[in-house]
Amino acid sequence: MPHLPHISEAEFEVMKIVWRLAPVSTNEITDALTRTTSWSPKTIQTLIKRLVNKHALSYEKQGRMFVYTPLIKEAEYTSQQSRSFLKRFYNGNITAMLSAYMEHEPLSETEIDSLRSLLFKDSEKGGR
Amino acid sequence: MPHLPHISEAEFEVMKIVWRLAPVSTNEITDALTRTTSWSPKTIQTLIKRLVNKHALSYEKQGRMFVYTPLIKEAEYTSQQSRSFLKRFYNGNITAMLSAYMEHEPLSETEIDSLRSLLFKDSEKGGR
DNA sequence: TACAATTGACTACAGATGTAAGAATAAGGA
DNA sequence: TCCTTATTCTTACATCTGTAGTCAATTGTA
Repeated sequence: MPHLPHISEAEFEVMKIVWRLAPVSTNEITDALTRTTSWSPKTIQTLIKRLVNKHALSYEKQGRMFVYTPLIKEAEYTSQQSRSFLKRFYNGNITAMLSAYMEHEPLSETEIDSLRSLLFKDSEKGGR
Repeated sequence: MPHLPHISEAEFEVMKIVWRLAPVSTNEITDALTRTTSWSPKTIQTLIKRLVNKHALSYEKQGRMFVYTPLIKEAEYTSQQSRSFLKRFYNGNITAMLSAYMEHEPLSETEIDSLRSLLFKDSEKGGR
């Protein structure tokens, strides 16, 4: 696969909306984001445009307006970001991250349970 | 505490050296980084300067040269970055991150073991 | 003491990013 | 058909980042 484009923080907020609502029009994106951010519609418009230029979004003319669809998968992007984050901050070691995290804010019972079941499931089916 | 300054990716590489070697001179930083990166000493010098401006590093004149010390703690910075990363990509839910991670690359036995012991330790001392 | 070399200060510059305003265009209504 | 208005396209601009080069000062050396 071609390497994913670099998406800035603000652009990423747009991507999240598109992933959730695609195919989605400019207006719908704008509405969603003006509710959660303080950006002007013009700003949002610019972000969308830049994402199109980066080939992160594609669009289709639908009458007078555009309807956008993501060109990159959320899971793929997230996973790539996670790996790069882990590498930078924890030497690629997710155990180290969890351990540091727990020192700061201990996990709830629910979280511990779901983590345990993750681990057991994995080892039972012979994880490695 | 005052909120931590924003540190760019390249600047962060400098911080990692300083955290490891502080108090450390410009030359030592430069040596360390020319071994692991392709940056010119001038570039490294600029990054150091910017970190000083951002109050991420302080320095002391030692004869003709400068010796740097971090003004922010590595653990604190890392933990802040982790929280912000988790929030952006996993809604703050570290369990979700681990789960997604495992789907992509399963953990080694060693990792599973150390995670389990983390979890048990936590629940035994009455984690909440 | 004058000079070369070391080290820090200042300047540079293109591309990315946050944040938008103004110009152009097309479509639907009068 | 012409105009108003919704929507897109173009332009703007300050700041941050990556990536250095040049100028200036200080210091050890000849």
